[in-house]
Amino acid sequence: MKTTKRQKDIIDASIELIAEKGIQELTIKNLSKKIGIVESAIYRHFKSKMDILISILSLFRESKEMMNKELSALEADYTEKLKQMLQKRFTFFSSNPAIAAVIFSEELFRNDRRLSDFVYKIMQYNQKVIIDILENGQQIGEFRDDVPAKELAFMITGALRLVVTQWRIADYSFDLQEEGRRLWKTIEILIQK
Amino acid sequence: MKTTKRQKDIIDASIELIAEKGIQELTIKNLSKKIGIVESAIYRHFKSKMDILISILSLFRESKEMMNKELSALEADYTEKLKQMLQKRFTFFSSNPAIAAVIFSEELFRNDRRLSDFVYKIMQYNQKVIIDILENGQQIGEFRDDVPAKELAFMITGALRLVVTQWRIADYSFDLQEEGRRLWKTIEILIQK
DNA sequence: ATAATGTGAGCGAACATTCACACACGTTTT
DNA sequence: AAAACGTGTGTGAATGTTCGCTCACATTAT
Repeated sequence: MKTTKRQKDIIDASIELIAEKGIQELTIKNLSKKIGIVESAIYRHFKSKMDILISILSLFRESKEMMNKELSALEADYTEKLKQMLQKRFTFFSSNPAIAAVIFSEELFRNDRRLSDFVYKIMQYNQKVIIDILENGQQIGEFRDDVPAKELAFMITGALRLVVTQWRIADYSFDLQEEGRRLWKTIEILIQK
Repeated sequence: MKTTKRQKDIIDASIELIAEKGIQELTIKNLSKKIGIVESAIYRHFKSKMDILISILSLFRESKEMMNKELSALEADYTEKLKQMLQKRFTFFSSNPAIAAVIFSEELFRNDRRLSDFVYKIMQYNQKVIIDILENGQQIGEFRDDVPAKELAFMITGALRLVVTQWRIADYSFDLQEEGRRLWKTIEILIQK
């Protein structure tokens, strides 16, 4: 079930649409207009609109998994690992703003279990990765252990989400990576023993 | 322009609808069904659906302002002020889950400037209040000042939002206030000098 | 009697989706 | 080589649904 060229076109166009004007602009009509075919032709390549969204999310999950493989192969201390991870995520969102729009709109998916499960799982997974790094770092005495890793992770993930969200609301008007670097500086200090 | 009894009914019903099944369920049809009148009757009391949403947000803003008046009247150190503030917000969301659904769905309002501005301003205001407390506390040496207040605020607000969001996604299945208390314990330790 | 409120029918737009049909190919059959 | 056929892709019209909203008319409250 590999994706055909046309399917890739559709996914790309979808991502562009979402990045430009938000997920609400992703309609079959807009999509077909953007590609230059008629609405019904979309259905030659995807069973439903939801399938398109799922494909986008899968794409994200894949790149997420790759990110994490690189991360665990990394020979470095946990501080460095955490830093790399956050940096990678900021870089990713920076060049894929549409994904952020999809990932962070849980509310829109409330009526569709398939989608909301998908989003929720990605969210849980991300958090778990951070918690693991933190706990490992705590155990070997690299991070402070007077606060639970779970709450720390909440603050880190929460801050990341908030920064990205504001970046989108502000129409990408500031440098997300730069803001990410600033955030990291603070996190780094806070988690130190 | 005070709100009539019927207007209050409508707002209450809206909030209930949103709390139950998310903002997507807030339609004029569902609303009228819930109240027990016919769809068109809604328009005797509100000019448009957007006006209903604006009213809900106004309600939130008012209670927010009241919260803050209480807070600044409080004779206490900044740690206590911050604690009170977070606690109040968790308590508020705990008994008004619908507001969280509205406040945290920026994506849905992207195509409506009136609404998105409203939400954005509330968000900015909240953040400013926290930053102020943090900065004041830093100046008198109550909080650590080796990290910028802005980034700290990002982490605090972000964590709050994330916890509330997960609580909603998980269908209110855990005790939000309890989780809030846990989060505070961590924040308190982190900001200490 | 007047104003406030409710009713029921309906409008226009947006939306995802379906369907019968057409055309361009490459492959297979005669 | 010509005819038949399958497959992938696109077209245009149509369907069914939902939505916010309007309007002429009726009922109720003051």
